[in-house]
Amino acid sequence: MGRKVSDSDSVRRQNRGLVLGALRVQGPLSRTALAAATGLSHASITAITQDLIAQCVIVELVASEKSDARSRGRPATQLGFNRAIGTAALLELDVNRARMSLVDYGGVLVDRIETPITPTTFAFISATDFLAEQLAHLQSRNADDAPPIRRVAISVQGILDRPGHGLRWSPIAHLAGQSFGEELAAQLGLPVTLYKRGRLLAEGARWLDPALHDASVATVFVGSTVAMGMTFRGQILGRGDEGATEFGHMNHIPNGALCRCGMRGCIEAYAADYGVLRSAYSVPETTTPAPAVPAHEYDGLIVSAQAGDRNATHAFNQAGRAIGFGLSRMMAVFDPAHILIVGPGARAFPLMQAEITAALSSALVCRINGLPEIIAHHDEKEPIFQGLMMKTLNDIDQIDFAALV
Amino acid sequence: MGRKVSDSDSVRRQNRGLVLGALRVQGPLSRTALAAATGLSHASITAITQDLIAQCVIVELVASEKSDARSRGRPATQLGFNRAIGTAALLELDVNRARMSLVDYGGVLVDRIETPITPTTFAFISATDFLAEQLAHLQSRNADDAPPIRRVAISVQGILDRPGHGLRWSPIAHLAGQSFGEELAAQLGLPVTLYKRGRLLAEGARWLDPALHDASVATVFVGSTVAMGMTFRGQILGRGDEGATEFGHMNHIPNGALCRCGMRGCIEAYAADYGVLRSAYSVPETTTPAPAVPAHEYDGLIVSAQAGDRNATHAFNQAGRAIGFGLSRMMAVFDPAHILIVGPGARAFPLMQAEITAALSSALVCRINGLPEIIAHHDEKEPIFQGLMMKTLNDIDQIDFAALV
DNA sequence: ATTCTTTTTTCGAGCAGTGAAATTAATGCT
DNA sequence: AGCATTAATTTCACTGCTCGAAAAAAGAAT
Repeated sequence: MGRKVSDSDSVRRQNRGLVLGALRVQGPLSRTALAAATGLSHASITAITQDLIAQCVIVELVASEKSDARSRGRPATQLGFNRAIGTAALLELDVNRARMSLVDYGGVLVDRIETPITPTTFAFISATDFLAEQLAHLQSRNADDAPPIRRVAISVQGILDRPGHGLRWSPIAHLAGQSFGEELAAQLGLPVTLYKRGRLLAEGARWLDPALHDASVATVFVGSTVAMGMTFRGQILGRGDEGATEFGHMNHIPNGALCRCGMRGCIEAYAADYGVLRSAYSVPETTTPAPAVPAHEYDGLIVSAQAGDRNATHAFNQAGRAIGFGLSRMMAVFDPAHILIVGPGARAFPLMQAEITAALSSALVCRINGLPEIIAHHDEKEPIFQGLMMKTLNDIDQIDFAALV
Repeated sequence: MGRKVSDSDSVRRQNRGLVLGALRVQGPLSRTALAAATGLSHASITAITQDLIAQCVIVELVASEKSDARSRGRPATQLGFNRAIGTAALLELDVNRARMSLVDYGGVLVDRIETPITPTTFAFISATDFLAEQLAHLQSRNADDAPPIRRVAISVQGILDRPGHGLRWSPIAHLAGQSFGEELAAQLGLPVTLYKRGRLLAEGARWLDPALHDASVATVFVGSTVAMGMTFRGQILGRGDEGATEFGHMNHIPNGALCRCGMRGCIEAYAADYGVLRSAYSVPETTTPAPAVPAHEYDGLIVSAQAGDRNATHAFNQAGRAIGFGLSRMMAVFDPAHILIVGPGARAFPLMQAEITAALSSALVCRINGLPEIIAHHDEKEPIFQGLMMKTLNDIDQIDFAALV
């Protein structure tokens, strides 16, 4: 559609969004600070915050007595999200576990359920039923003080269908083809959104470091899969299906190693845990990949390589080469200012760095603009959960509450 | 930067931009038609068009007597751009020629100069002087009725520097390193913008077909170089440097054929005219590429291949394979709804199609979502000039005139 | 000349944002 | 305690924008 008519309503929506966005990024702020953060006049901030408070979207926070080294003048009252106005249900669907979290509007974790997933889980129960059940359990457990769930967001792996109702393909067995997003939305009467895990990495990276918030960043996840999320000047690339990056399944070598996806020569087939394991133990490249690699086995390989084991070192070199050429090819299309490597494989980054650098050096863009800065980011902060949460809360801000009259 | 405060000024700017944009896309319209096209009320259209007419941005067109099969009711007065308010200078810098066109605000070509460029042209005269001279000539030739030049836009090949003042690298000899964009801007006191040629292809494609205007499209130029422009839901990717696509220099085969850029294994080294020629005549891949290939030689090769010549056929197969794998790799990062092939190589598309399809079939994205629709578009309509012009006029609309008070 | 019909303009209302002035709520000093 | 000082908010008067409804304009049809 593109551009739309602008009127006083859209002005208000924009500016309410600005206020909520500032609070989301910077935490509780006084009205004066909000004026500074948004660029709006004090008068407008007064009007907007009055509305938002009347609608119970935000609340005045009572000053914690000690916290402030009092200065002169009228003390500022901090404004923050009204945590009790609603919650979001966040579900992370992974190859071997499902984790559903309930967070309040302020971003505080309320409750969490974790369930293992096996290759047969979705053979016996539909994804819709499985998720609905989990959600019901979570709701009943927190029935006493119950702000309503406003949105459900699901992190998935694989390729989404165009409308984002389900997956066309997924490494999680029996999940593809089910329209569980749409079904769940209909069943719950709530908006349900599916996100590619790689996309959330990008969202998570944005919130991780303020310097990255408005930059162009490619975030590469290396672990049981290889995935990528990208932001372009602070905007996430890939709404719905278009722009969905399948970095892990970019072709590295025509007719190369067999990938879990069934194709041959994908980056993932060399750089995901199973790919590294396969090369390290000299298993033929055409052997069907293991369905899951225990964490300790991958870690052990890192240790061996660090200790100088030839086979392990070679395997990580191969992985680095695959990632490096993938990045070099990506950079011919999209040239981010920062590259982040996250996931279990981030620990193996030093083992892959030389090959990555070598591959990048063969790209014209790199020769001209210099090699990009690559940072391995150990994800103790759960970038996927972080991204899922921030994206969802931000959606509630901008879609549900910025527009409300 | 991101989001900005919205106030009544920005509302007017947005809506003025909407009006100008509708005129730019649909040609002259009546006020009623403008209201329908923009979604604004009649009252607002009256106010906005009154302003624009008072500022001489648009004018009421006198009805050509015969043109309208008169119906009842008050006859509509068409509004169109005031062609006399200004002109844009559009310069296409190519490997072997420079072409400077003067177009008026209505998009009508006023005058045009074409000058050959040789590998030594910019060894003897700075690009700034060369361009300033051309421009002065063009201006003096049209001195009599002279609407002022409002913007200068230059189509270049190569890699732009970050601020867009010049080129970091270019296939045009001696051009890289000169800040001719900035120098020219300072000298003329006008905004001068440099655009990558590939980017303009995307812009041109947008205006070529209304169906593509808001779609996600990748446009591939195949000829003396290989380049790509992309739009994402109607927005051009790659402002300034980031997102600048160097598709032609994406690595196809590590350590492969020598490319004009000096790297090895670029797609261009297989799919540009010189690459095809080299394979057809079995010249070693490490031979330095010819600086320019005469059009008839490339055309002759197409004819030979069509006639079944083995070497020529093989050369185009190689080219198709390079393009196909390039597209497959691109689609792992960015998955457009349409792929356009333009340029001299579009005629050779049938010769490359089988290999392109085969390569794409090895991409997971294609297996899941089906092969993308690839259309070879013979560029009789000059998409680059078209793109340069529309982009520049649209900039005048939105930047110079939408904001004006 | 009068009666449609369609296009434009005019008018009053409603809502946003802004700067300046007023108000509020503490602190500091006497 | 009383009053000046200071900083955060709110109030107020004003401007600009869009909108819907009604009025005006400009031909065509009768």
